[in-house]
Parts: sequence; C-alpha cells; structure tokens
Amino acid sequence: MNIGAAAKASGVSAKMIRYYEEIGLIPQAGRSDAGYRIYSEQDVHMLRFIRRARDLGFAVEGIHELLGLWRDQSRRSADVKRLALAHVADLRRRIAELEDMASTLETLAEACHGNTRPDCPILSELEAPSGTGAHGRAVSKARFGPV
Amino acid sequence: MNIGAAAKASGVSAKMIRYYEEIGLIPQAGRSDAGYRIYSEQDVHMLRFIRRARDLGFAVEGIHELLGLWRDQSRRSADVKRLALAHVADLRRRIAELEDMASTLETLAEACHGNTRPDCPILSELEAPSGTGAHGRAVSKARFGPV
DNA sequence: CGTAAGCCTTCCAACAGTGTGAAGGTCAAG
DNA sequence: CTTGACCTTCACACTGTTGGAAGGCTTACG
Repeated sequence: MNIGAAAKASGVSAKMIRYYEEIGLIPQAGRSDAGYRIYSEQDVHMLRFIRRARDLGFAVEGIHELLGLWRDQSRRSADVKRLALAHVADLRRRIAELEDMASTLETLAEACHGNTRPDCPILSELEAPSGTGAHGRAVSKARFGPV
Repeated sequence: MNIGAAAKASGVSAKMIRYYEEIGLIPQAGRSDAGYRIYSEQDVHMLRFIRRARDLGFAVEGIHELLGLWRDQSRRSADVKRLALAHVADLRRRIAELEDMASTLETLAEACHGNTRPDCPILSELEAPSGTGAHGRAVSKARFGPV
C-alpha cells in the first residue's frame, strides 16, 4: 500500500505520516524499488490508533507512550490508566483557564452598552483592571501550548 | 526608559516587546544614541493593555483590533463588544472540544481496572472505537491553534 | 510507444508565541 | 580601567500541520 492509500485508510495525512516517521513516532516504512514507502494493514491499524489518540488531545509525546504500552503485551493497565488520567487533568486545567477567560470577558461584555458611544468597560478593564474581578481573575500568566 | 525597565513595568518580556514591534503590533520605538529602544509611560501603558488582552486569551490578531479601537476616540462600543463576544464564542467552542475529550477519556479510565493485568478499555477504544461513546464522541477532526 | 494525469520523493518555508543562546556594543559603578 | 549588567541583532528551538516546488514513477489511454 502506498502512503496515499494508507493516509486515506487511516485518516492521517501523508504529510503527517512522513512527519511521524521522521520524529520517530512510527518506525521507518519499507520501500518499493522506486523508493515509495510501503504500508501493511498492521501499519494502517497503528496509524488509526495514533489518529484517535490525537483526536483525544494527546500530544505526540503522550501518543509515544501510549503506543509503547499498546505494543507491550506485558503492560499493566494501571500504567495506561495513569497516563490517561494525567491527560484528563491537563485537559481540565486548560478548560478551567479558558473558562476563567470566557466568564471574565462575558461579564465585561454584559456591562458594555454596545452602542455608538465610545465608552466601554471592556477597554477600561484592559487599560487598568479593577482589583477584584467578579469572576476569578482570568488575568494570570496562564500559558498553554498546542494540544 | 530602556526595554528592560519597560518589560518589568508592563509584564511583557523584552523579547516579546521586540517581537511585537517586529510584527507591527506596536509602533517602532525611538532609539537612544547607542541604539537602545526608548519607552515612555504611554508606551508602558500600551504594553500593559496588550499583556491583559493576551491574558484574556486574545490572539495577536485580536489584540491588534482591540488596540485600534482603544486608540480610536470615535469608536463605537458596539464594535468592542462584538469583538469580545466573538472571542468568548471562540473560547467556548474550544472549551467544548476539550470537555468532550476529557469526559470521553474519563469514562474510559473509569472502566479500566488499573491493575497489573494488560487488558484495558482505553487501549481497546483507541484501537477500534465503539460506535457510540457514552459521552459525545470526542473523536473528531477538532483542531485548535495556540491561544 | 508516447504522453499526460496523478501519484510519489525530498527539501524548504510558513503559521503562533515564546524562549534560548551567541557575539558583540554600552553604560554605570567601583 | 575593569567588571557586570544591560542592550543590540541574528539564528534556532518548540508543537503540529499545511503548503509549495522540483523532479521521479506509474498507470492508463490513445
């Protein structure tokens, strides 16, 4: 199977398959005489696994560990569970940060007349935040990388 | 004021100040004889504005628009409000995606014994998703860039 | 057999937003 | 004058994905 067919079958783009190979997430694919990468059903199976882990928000690093456990027949399910729950905690942390921002901004927007006049509490708040936000202050050094 | 002092006073790192200047988010700073960037209290005020907008999750593009409105004395507050609410909607959309992932994964983790045996519903699900997730399927092509 | 479409290959660049580090100039205090 | 703390620019890293260009391969059709 060519990379295009594997991409279609797995839902992972050809570009990403090559990228995953490059960073060592997946083993190097075998090559045809012409140098084309060749994939088996097994490979497609693995790519689909990766695709789903990605869809659940796992970063490549996490997917790497999941793949290791997946392949390891003597794994302990406790390790998988720990990995999953750590990721859930990470997701929840990010959710809380976003929620803080959203509610703060929503409160400010509610207080804005939204008319043709220039005065607006949103800009005022950005200019000089009032000490106590009605909602937990979203103004923090919260940083979040890509998923 | 040097860039270091402006950074300390505004909460925006010197690196980021230079970056913001480079991409045109802020005007080019004046220079001293030695070529050092010089900042006024006004500039620091603007940097603080940027810092807070960033803390509320606005992307540089959005901050650009906010700055324009901030400086525009004849702005209509309706425009500010529209911008803010559009961002809130964006945040909520991302929250929903993350929440979907978290709850799906949490449900799977709950079903995992978490012992020394290898069988684990988390891996099973990644291998071949059961048609209907208990929670809305988090498995989608959901993509989200940086904040 | 020739050729054109549609694959495949590699390499290079871009995105957001931030950080790291190197090589060198400058400023202030001792 | 030296030292250390600053400033300058430049280049590169990260994450994950996409886009394109230049060239080779395959396949199907005439």
